[in-house]
Amino acid sequence: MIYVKIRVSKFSALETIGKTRSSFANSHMAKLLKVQQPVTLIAQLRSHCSTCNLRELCMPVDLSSEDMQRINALTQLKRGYSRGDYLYRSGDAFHSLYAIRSGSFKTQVLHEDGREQVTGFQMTGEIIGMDAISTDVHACDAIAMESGEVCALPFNQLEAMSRELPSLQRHLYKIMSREIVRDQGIMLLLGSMRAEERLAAFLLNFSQRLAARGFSPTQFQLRMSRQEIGSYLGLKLETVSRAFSHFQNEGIISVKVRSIELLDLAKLQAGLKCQN
Amino acid sequence: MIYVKIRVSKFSALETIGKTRSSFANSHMAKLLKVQQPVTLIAQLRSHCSTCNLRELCMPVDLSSEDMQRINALTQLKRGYSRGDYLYRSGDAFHSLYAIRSGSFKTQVLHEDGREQVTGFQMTGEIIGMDAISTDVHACDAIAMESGEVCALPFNQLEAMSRELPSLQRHLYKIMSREIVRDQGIMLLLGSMRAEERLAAFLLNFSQRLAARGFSPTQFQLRMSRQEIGSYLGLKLETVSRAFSHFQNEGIISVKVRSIELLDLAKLQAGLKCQN
DNA sequence: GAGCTGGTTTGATATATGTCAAAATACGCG
DNA sequence: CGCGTATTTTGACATATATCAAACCAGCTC
Repeated sequence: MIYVKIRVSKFSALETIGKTRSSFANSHMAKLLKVQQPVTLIAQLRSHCSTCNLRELCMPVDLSSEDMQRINALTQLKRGYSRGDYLYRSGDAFHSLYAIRSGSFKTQVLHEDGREQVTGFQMTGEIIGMDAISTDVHACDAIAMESGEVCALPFNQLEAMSRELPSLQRHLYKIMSREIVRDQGIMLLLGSMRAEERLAAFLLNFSQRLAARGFSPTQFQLRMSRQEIGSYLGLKLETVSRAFSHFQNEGIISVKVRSIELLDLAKLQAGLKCQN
Repeated sequence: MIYVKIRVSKFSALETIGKTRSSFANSHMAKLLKVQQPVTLIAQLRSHCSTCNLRELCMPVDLSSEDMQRINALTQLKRGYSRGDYLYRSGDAFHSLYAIRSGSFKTQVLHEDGREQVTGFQMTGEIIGMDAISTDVHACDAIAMESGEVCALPFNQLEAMSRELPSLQRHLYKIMSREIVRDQGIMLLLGSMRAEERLAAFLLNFSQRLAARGFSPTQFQLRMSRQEIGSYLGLKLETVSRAFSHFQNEGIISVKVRSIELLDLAKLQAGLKCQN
């Protein structure tokens, strides 16, 4: 049953989101291409990163405007996607890292027998695809949870540029290291926390990341199902649902299916320390 | 109780293994320093990496001998350590990555409440410390499981050199990516495997890594306790012990406390796919 | 609005793993 | 070698989470 939905086609990452890209082309891109002069077009495309309000999150901040131009040049490959699109699949050849401009993704690894493990939920400003650098083949799937846009950053160009721009090189090392630290945190969660602690940790982490992006840290909409949360936390969906209900009964959070309000952050945090 | 042994002192990584280093200085290093001419000394130290029989594992292989010399220069910081030594502790300032020349380590993250999670067992030829790059502070502890030697690779020098040596830069990206993939595998294990599957996966992984180093893949000594294995696999030590006993009763492995013999690799592997 | 469909909640029960305890075995030291 | 300590094994029992099942609910199509 689970098997069926996996890898129904062998499209590469590029082809997978081709549909969406062409629909995108009909709007913004097309306007640029047809209405304006080539020179203006290039200038507009190039101004991309330097005007992107997320750039602190995905790219180094201390570049000269000249160096910034060079990075801009990399990111002409902007692509739209919609819910359910694969950005890449496990086994796909590696070309690019992806900076999420808007929207959100989940990444998952598959076991031969069909079991799947969600390894992360990524949101705006985060970079994904670094798993593929080691073997030049993607080691997991990245699937859109809602529609949005990514910048494709061709890795061989990033690599070459990072030799000349020390701060870019350092930035790449840092985001990879950050990913390693993040993964260690999840191991701690999966290896030594109980169900409700896991959910509390998940909610708090989500809340922090929203706050970092200027959204309310206490009221938000989850983009993922109970099943996906369960997979991420190493629990079954029923257990996740029960934990939500329990937190609600305790007055710690308010749950309306996927609309969450955190009412008592202190108690949520406390739940992480002593397992009542 | 667990608290007591943690962070009894605030020694930096350098100081932590200071004792062992000075005892080392009394032997090999001292001989070099006192008996030989400076020029010869430097030559000997510099020949380190190029003659190290592990270099495929920790450093790129396609360097010219000239470039190799430059990497050698980095690795003068060879240090001995013995069982129980901390190579670094969570919170220590970051200076170096460490290449394990001989011996083995475990890395662990600590939760405020004292719970600890072993995040990996590292052996000869592996590089550790990459968690610290993102914040310039180590995010986990690295503790020796037996005596051996490491090369300290000062990261600011590695970073600078990697700008001039593309293959070194690429290598660093790759080993960090490899770590990310490895961690994802552990998440899969912790999030969706049952106790015996986890142990089977652990044993097979251990076996493969020994084989890659020229040791017997079917007969080996574990360097870690049941408790440490349990922490790594997200299980209690009793569960680990029972799983060992069960495998032994099935004739899949032979267990004499920490001496393990894998008798039926196929069955071990099968255990990973269908949970009997 | 009726009827589907897929996701969510809740309940009853099963089971894998944890907990507690004791015996067995290995290990270090005088 | 024998003693004391730490680790491992094994057993009996407890419990957190999984499983199975049904009811509920939201969103979508017709």
